[in-house]
Amino acid sequence: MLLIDLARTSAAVTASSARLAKTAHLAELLGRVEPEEAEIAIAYLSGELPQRNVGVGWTSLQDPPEPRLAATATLRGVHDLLDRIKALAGPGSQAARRALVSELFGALTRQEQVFLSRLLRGELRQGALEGVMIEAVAKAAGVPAAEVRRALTLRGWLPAVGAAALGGGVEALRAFHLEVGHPVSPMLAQSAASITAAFDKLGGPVAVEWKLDGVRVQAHRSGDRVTVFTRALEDITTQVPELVEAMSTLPSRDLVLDGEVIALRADGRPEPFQVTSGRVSSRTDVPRAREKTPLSVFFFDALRVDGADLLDLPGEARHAALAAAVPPELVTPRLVTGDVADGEAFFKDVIRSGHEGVVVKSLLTPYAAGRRGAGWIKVKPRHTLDLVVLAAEWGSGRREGRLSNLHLGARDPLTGGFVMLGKTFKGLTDELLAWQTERFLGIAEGPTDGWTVTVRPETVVEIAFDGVQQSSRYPGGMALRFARVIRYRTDKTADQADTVDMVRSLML
DNA sequence: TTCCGACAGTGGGGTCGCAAT
DNA sequence: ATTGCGACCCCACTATCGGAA
Repeated sequence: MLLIDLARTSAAVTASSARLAKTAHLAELLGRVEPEEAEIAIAYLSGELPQRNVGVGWTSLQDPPEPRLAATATLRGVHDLLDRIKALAGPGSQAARRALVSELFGALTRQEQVFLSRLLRGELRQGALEGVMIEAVAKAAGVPAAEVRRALTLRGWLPAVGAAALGGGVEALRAFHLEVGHPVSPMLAQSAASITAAFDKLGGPVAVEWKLDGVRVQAHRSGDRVTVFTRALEDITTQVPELVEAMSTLPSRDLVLDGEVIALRADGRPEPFQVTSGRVSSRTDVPRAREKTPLSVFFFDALRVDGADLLDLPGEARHAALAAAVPPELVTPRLVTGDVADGEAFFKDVIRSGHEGVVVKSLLTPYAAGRRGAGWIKVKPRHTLDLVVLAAEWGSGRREGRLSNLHLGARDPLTGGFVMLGKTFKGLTDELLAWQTERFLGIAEGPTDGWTVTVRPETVVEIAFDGVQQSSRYPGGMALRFARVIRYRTDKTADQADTVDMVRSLML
């Protein structure tokens, strides 16, 4: 199959807004792809690469060579060239990579260049990724979508699952099983604003668990072999020896557990996320990193214990298996209750002990990848500040032509100026985007680089955020974590905005 | 007919490793 | 030694479609 076939299908998918029509376009293409190229086609049309990454990003794709007029590139040919690009390493590799990227793009038509460039940047923008592709695979293979989803949970990689479905139908999908050493798609949580809201969504007794601000881990053990994966299913086994040792000392030799690793201080309180993240990312001198920043692990779910697959069991049954397989100090603290007041009290305790929040879990739902089922709901406290907009950046995609990303500043009583604390584009409705575009163009003042519009600092906006973190990027040495817009405070002037001292007191 | 679950899109800050400067 | 890039960790929120109620 030719790359142009995919580029054309992608264009058709982009052009139709209805998801059923997108599905139909994708399924039509899957109906005529050769089995050997099915995996590549499914990956590309759901915004993925079979290589996962190839070391080519936004900057490397700035100046593509002149396009060809005739489309001749095959899927296999493009795939193989990307393999070669990924394999490059060592001195001179960046020049070699540039040369190969140039060779690759020089053999493509304009339409193919656009498609591949978007794919490599991770911005397909066709309104269809994995979720729509699941439906398309089901349609093309003539199998129920639920079978595809089930296999995807177990295999964690849709291109492989899709190719199997196209080749062997339901039978091939049913052949996917939990395999120790091969990661499963992790179950994710929705969020709620309060404990009450979370209880209301689930109904009946629930489990309320600590939510630790660390890194999600899925730990596998088969005999003496332990493997650890992140939420995105990256293998980080060599970076977390503490977890490998913990798994190795457990009595069960056949295990798949779900949990979180986190760096704790000597007094048991959590280090900032930055510390845990840095530790988990360290690969060059793990023993030294470990000595300086030891990791603790807390498990909260069991997917397999002693040869028994538990994914389809209710949450409580899985937790019982976990509690039987793991010593209590390795189990995430939790409370099972039907009483909202008990849940609230537990939540307050967790926050007091310095942790991020809680996850409220149904006792009944099976382990399912993605957000389906809504069996897990996270609740975190929320801070707010009234800050001043210092500048705004032009948006892209569906926000093209609108001022979108806001630069936020706190008042500095000493200088009478403002100290930038970060940016946000979140929480804005279409109506608000239109309003702020007009407003900020009206008060634009100072340097403008075609990307950022500096404005007179006189617009106050209420911002919600999760916390204040240390920053080397901003002049105040701090930045807001997960900042989002609540509303504009048109009733306030800039001299009524919150101060840097208030922000500093939150960092502690 | 209305409601709501699932998705895709739009980007945020921080860290590490690597190659180039 | 420093800088730039890519990849990945954490992520919130709105608009939209289409099936569920």
